[in-house]
Amino acid sequence: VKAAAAVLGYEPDHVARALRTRRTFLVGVAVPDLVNEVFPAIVRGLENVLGDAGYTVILANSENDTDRERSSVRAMISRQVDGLILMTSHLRSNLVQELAETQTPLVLVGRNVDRVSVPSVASDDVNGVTDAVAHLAALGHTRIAFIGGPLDISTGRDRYRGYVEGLRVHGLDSDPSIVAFASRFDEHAGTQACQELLAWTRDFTAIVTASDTLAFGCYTALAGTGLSIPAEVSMVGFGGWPSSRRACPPLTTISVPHSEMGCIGGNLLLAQIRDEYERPQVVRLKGQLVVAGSTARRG
Amino acid sequence: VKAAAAVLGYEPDHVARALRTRRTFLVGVAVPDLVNEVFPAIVRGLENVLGDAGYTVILANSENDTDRERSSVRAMISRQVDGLILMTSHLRSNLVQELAETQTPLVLVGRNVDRVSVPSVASDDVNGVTDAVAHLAALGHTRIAFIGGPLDISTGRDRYRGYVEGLRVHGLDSDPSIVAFASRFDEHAGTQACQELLAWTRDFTAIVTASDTLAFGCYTALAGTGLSIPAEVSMVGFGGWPSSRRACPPLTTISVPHSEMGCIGGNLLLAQIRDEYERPQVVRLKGQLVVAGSTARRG
DNA sequence: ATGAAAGCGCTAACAC
DNA sequence: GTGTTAGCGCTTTCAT
Repeated sequence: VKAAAAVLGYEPDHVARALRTRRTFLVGVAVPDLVNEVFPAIVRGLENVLGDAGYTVILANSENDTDRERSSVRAMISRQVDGLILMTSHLRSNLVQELAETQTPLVLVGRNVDRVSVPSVASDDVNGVTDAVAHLAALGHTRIAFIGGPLDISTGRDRYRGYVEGLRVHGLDSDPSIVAFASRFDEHAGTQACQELLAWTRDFTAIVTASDTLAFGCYTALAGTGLSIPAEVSMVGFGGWPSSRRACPPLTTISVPHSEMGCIGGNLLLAQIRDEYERPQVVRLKGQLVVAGSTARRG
Repeated sequence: VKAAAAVLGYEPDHVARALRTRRTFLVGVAVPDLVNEVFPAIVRGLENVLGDAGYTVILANSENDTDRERSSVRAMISRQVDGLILMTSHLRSNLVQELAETQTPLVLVGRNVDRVSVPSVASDDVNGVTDAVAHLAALGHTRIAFIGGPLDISTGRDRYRGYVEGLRVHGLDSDPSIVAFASRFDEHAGTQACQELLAWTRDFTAIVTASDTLAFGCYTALAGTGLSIPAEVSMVGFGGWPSSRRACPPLTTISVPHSEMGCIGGNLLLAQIRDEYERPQVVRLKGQLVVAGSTARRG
């Protein structure tokens, strides 16, 4: 019998098996913006780990839209995914809360939420930005501006907290007139926020940003006013993607191990699926300061 | 009854439906290298179109490995996907040939194959590179080098053909000593190929490359020998991703509409699935020359 | 029209 | 051990 099966190239039907066993070996992955370099790097790590364990990844790109996020997740659940990875969550996400009440295995990657405790892996945002501020302080900067991301996302809030903490540690005044927030983590929003900042004051010698994309946006805004980097303004980003190295000037940044983040996220989900309970695990990955040409000693 | 269903938030089970109807509304997408900026942009377009039509995307990253490609596709087929999108195919891919013999709807995106006719959408590689050569010729360059990609992939072969054709059109000699090929479409391989080229000769004033990644690799190699861009060497890339604009100097390149490519690919697959036969459609998207700081008049 | 029944391909439970 | 059977939740067919 087996010989005949082998000859005919028989392969079991996943669909029928799934109907019977109630396990699809499908994992849903929701991403806010696939074109943002961060996410492909994470997805790659996830896909490796989950793929090796026999799981297949279903991908949904929410385009930073909460409604799309919700409908994608619904669709995934009606597809009976064995687990979910969310990289889209807002701090007060109702969706995450609802999912946590279900028994669906769930892991947050890259972002956390308030109120409800869910296994997650993300960068150590607070300390990363504190390190960025420390680097600038060591170079003699005292008027350090901040371009932040949305405060309703953990990466936005915690990186802002890191900035505030960094100022405090170095005894620098915190001045709301040199802080601006971008509405999204993309280049265009970064340019807008930086233009806003420049319209208020130019009384700063350095800018810390909540992401490399925002920093690139600042590059554009600064070029528009003729301010040169790093001679007049030093810049530090957050993320450390390949393109930050290629930028003009290369961007000093806090480098985050995105691929590792994906691997860990995948493993956390596998643990969840396999019912290895314990309390929900929360992993924070330390970023590393990579000094490049965008920061200089205060002139 | 309906009212009760609505109250209980009933949603039909995709798995059972799929078993009964033999349609999963799942589409498999195979990508060679998710971290290469090109592919996320295409996947985004695909996901939009297919998602709107009720299909869910299964993603597999082959990491440029033929065996992985094959096993991913097998896995997708045993998952009963309704169609496949391959961005991984080699010119003489046995896999594509086998799939074409099956009745599985199949569309190639970004790359074509020889021998077998399958619906596909890709950039117009030959004419794109011909345009790149024309731009350099118009700037007075006569010794134009070429850094190519793998010749067993359509994008590698056709962009090389475009180079040869461009030289011919402008009456320039083709000289094998100013042509080198990278083993993969990534930055590191580009650096290696360019170093090889530089070891042979420096008798050229411009380089055309088969992709932006390869061009960035050349940036590194040229910096290593102290040659400046564009004063001593002009550079043209192919692809036109966001990071080429940010590079140092910004890269003159042939910009390809990747998002549109994804949309068209998705629509081609939907047509296939819906059995709108006709002969296999092959779409070529014209690229557009975007002139930036990496090209200058011959010194 | 509305309702009952068969069956998609597999696995788990049970009988032998 | 090995063989048989029931049934996962849906759709489609057939009978009312």
